[in-house]
Formats: sequence, C-alpha cells, structure tokens
Amino acid sequence: MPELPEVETVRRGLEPVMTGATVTQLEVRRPGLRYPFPGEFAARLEGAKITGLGRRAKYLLADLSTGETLLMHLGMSGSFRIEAEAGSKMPGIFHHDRSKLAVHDHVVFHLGTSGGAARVVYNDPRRFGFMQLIEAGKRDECAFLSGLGVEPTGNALSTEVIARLFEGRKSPVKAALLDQRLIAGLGNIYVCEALHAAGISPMRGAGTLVNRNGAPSKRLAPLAECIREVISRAIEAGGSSLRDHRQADGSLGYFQHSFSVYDREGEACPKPGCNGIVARVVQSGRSTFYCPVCQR
DNA sequence: AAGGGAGCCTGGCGGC
DNA sequence: TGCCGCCAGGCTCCCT
Repeated sequence: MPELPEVETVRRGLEPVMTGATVTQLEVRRPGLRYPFPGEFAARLEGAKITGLGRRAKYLLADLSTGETLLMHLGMSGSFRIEAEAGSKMPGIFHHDRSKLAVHDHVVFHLGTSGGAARVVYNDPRRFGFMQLIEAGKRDECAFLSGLGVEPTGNALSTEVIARLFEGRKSPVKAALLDQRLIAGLGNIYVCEALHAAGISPMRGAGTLVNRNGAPSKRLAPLAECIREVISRAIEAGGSSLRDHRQADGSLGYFQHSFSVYDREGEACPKPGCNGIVARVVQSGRSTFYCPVCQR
C-alpha cells in the first residue's frame, strides 16, 4: 500500500530492467483495474521501447519511444515483480523460471532487454490501481498530474512554502498534508509520522500554524524538514529491502518498516523524555495515530 | 468553496 | 474451527 517512498522504491527496482527494454508483448488479463484500460492498450505498447522510468508523487511514468507516456498508479494493493525468462543473463534479477500467473496478476509486460527476455508482472488484489496512456506532448493536460502540488522531497518544500499553503486554511493539518493538491505524495502513514516528528497535533487547524503576517509560526518551523526526513529515511529503508526482496522472489513494493506512531495505539511514545501514550482517532474517515503529550 | 462521507474491491484479522 | 464484521497505506465523486 504504497505512498511516495514505496513508489520510489518500486521505480528504482523496475528501472534497471525496464529502461532501454522493448515491450515485446503486453498481456492484459482483464478489461481494467480501477478504470478501464486505454483503448488499443496492448497495441500502443507492443513494439515500443521504454526510454525512461520516472515518478511524480505516487505515479510511475514510463516514457515510450512512441512519444506516449504510460502512467501507472498502485492504488492500495498494487505491486510489481520481475522475472527473468529462462536462459537470460540478468545479474541481480530473480532468475527462477516461473510460468504460472496468480489470480490477481492483471498485466504482464514481456520485455526484451540487452540481458535477455524478462517479464514484469503487475499484481493488484483490490484493483484500486490503474494504468493510462498519455498521448505525446499532452502530459501537461493529464488530469491526474496537472493538479498535483509540490513534491515533498528536495528543496521545493520549505517552511515558507508550507506556510503559504496553510494560510487561512481551517481544515486540520492532517487533512491539509493528505491533500495532494498542496503537497503530492504523502499518505496516511507518513503524515502521521511527520507530524509526530515535528511535534504538531494532527487536529490543529492548518491555518493556526501561520502567523498573521503570513510567516511560519515557531511550531510550524520543523515540519518541512521532518517531512523530508521521514520520506528519505523510508526510501533508504526501501532500498535495502529491495535488495532482499529481489533475492527472495523478485517482488517489489511493500517492505517491513517500523513506525514511531503509526499502528502503535496504546504504546509508549518513542520520543526521548516523553511519557505519552500513542492514541488513535478517526479524522475524515481514516485513522490518525499521534501522541497527545508531545504533539500540540 | 472547502470539507466530510461514500464508494470502489479483496484479503486478513480479531472476536464470538 | 468457522463465520462475520471490521479494517486497510488512495483517489474521485457527490453532497452540504
């Protein structure tokens, strides 16, 4: 159930196999996932070379030699696995020849690479994921991408930027951080984690973190750095699990990661010197985990 | 207009 | 053990 770090981990796992590969066959095993697959889906991909694999927020973007872009979203339960076909030489890639597909293997990319033939299998039990093709030169018009806010990685996200986004906003800061139009890529887990790291209560109105002159309040100050930290540490953890996973069975996607507050209701707050107990509340229908003592 | 809730799906888990 | 209800990390649409 991927948020930005998991999607980035998947991207890094797929990139060495997919970039430069040619789609020799696209096996589409049902009419669609969350949305129907695009018209002529297989025909538009077959024969195309994948020239690059990027990411924007929680979207994977594969650039094709046809000029089109394949946009992929993993929804809540999507994952990929890589399987080298028998006889191909692909160091580091799961090598066992497995021809069977599982019930929820919905899309199979058969690829020709410099190291031989491989296949990349998309599995998604809940089918909240989706794939779309963006026509050449129309990426800016793509509704999935055009409304997205700032990436939470890198320097684009600063305390000042957050203050501008939060100013005058009455919704809880938890909801504001989940709003992909403001900051794109955070999900429920990492919002909980970042707010805990920053010592900010998830119930606090976003606008209350901004001074009357529009400047960030003292309490808001650590948030941008905490978001970047939480995300980058999760990506690092994903990187190491990626190596393990690949050796195990070629699957990419989820990885074990321990959290400070997420799913830890009733446990002691891990912040040094804090004697609080992690609490769970429901905000706009989803669980929020936080420490009532050190998050204000 | 912003904010909250329902709905899309299946699988896994805890409780009885 | 078996069944049932609840819950899940995303996103969009619809309603207020």
